[in-house]
Amino acid sequence: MTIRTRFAPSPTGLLHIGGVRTALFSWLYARHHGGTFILRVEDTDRERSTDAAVQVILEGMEWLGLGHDEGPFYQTRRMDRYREVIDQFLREGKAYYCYCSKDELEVMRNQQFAAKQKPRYDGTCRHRTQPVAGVQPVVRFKNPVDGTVLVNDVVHGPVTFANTELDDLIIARSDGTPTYNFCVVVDDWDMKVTHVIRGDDHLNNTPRQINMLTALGGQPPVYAHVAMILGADGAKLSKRHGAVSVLQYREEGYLPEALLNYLVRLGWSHGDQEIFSMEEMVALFDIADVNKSASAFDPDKLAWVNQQHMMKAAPEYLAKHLRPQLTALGVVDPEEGHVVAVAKVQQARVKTLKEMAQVSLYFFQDITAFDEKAAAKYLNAEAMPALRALNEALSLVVAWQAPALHEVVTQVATALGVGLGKVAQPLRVAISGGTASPPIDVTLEVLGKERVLGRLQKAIALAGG
RNA sequence: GCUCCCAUCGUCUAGAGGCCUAGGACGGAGCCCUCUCAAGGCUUAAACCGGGGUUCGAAUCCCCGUGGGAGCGCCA
Repeated sequence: MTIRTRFAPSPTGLLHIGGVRTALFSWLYARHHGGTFILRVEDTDRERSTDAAVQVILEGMEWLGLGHDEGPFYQTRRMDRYREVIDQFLREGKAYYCYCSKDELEVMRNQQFAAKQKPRYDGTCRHRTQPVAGVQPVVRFKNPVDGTVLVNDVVHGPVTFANTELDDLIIARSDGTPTYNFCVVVDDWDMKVTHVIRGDDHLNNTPRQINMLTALGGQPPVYAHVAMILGADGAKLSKRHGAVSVLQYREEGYLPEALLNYLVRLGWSHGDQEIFSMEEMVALFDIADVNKSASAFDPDKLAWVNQQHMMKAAPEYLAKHLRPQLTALGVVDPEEGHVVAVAKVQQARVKTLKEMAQVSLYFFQDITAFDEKAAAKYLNAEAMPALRALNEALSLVVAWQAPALHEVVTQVATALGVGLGKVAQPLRVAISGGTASPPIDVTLEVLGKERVLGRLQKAIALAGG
């Protein structure tokens, strides 16, 4: 049997990291087994679904590299099929029209709640034979009244529900449109989904879905209900801590595989390993190893994981992702080789690509202002001899390479009888505008002779020379 | 309220009865390295929710609490 999994987000809100992790688990499981991964957009709620949300799903999945083999399917384009099954249920006596008004249902619910009972539809219309004039009925599924439903869940183990806890749920609204719990069942059955991996907020819906599936003549798939992701404060994920569009992470400079690596470790582990390539994730992941409890989103760890991936990445690859970050900061059309060189010298010094762009600006554009404290401390009378000597010595360098440049700087320090720091630090401020940069020799090399000398002279002028 | 789910350092987790004086990682503290910033190395503080069982032995199994979460919609 080939494994078929699906990711079925609803475009009523933006795709966030909780959804992404579910998608990742489904995708990994399918890939691990050489199966099929299906993307399906659950847009039956016309009122609340938005094109923008659909766009985020498509673009997000694309950015993350979680490619689907089938789809994307849209439930709104499958209405005829749902209608067909509803009619079939009606014909076979597995569903019935219900004429109860929303007000009546509301009263019923309130009474049951007041009586400390679970609110359930009481089945009033189950045996009704005549339509009620002037009422557009809904269609309800006839849920079994006794017995139990066993949900065999690979992460939770067996979970049993009593049918007496369930009621006859609405599968078609009075306007004829089908509802979620029903559509999922038809879709998963039609699409031959073998493993349903989804959030554990669906665990309670599962028994009624199994009942409908059984009525359809189907066999339940394997279920895997994964716990939700909490915010950093342990509270439910909200806009404040991470329920933002997944594309936000792209903007903030995270590598897709790093985000995925962080997310896969929420609920899953492989010994003490923290950093996984996509290939390793595919090779090692198993849904059965996912644990049951909810986990909190930790931005600090995400940042660390991102840095680990950046350190391992090829500079050329980093450059590709760095470019848009530079553009966002106003750098116009930088030369490719230069971007690669910058990515290479910065890749271990920052947590995100956005940060990389921010701290690398001096490689791409003129220094508009020196860091005030740095200039006061390093570009002063005391530094003048070093700056002058540097200007002179560097102007004579022909082979502008880090080793030679390192030689020059150390020689200047020796000649002046001071430590390397006394020379390198003023130079650093002069050419970068601040006190932090890659090692001085590589900074010099990447910057290029012309820019270095120009900046050095400006700094000497500023220092009052 | 009813039903279902969950429970190891602040956080992510290892742990499937003895290997646990509970391991790793992020974050924190300190030290080393060092031209700055990082990276890296070393050290350190920090947890089995509580109570009962079962067992020679329980973080691991069972029960009861407690705490958190979800569902109970003509939402998905």
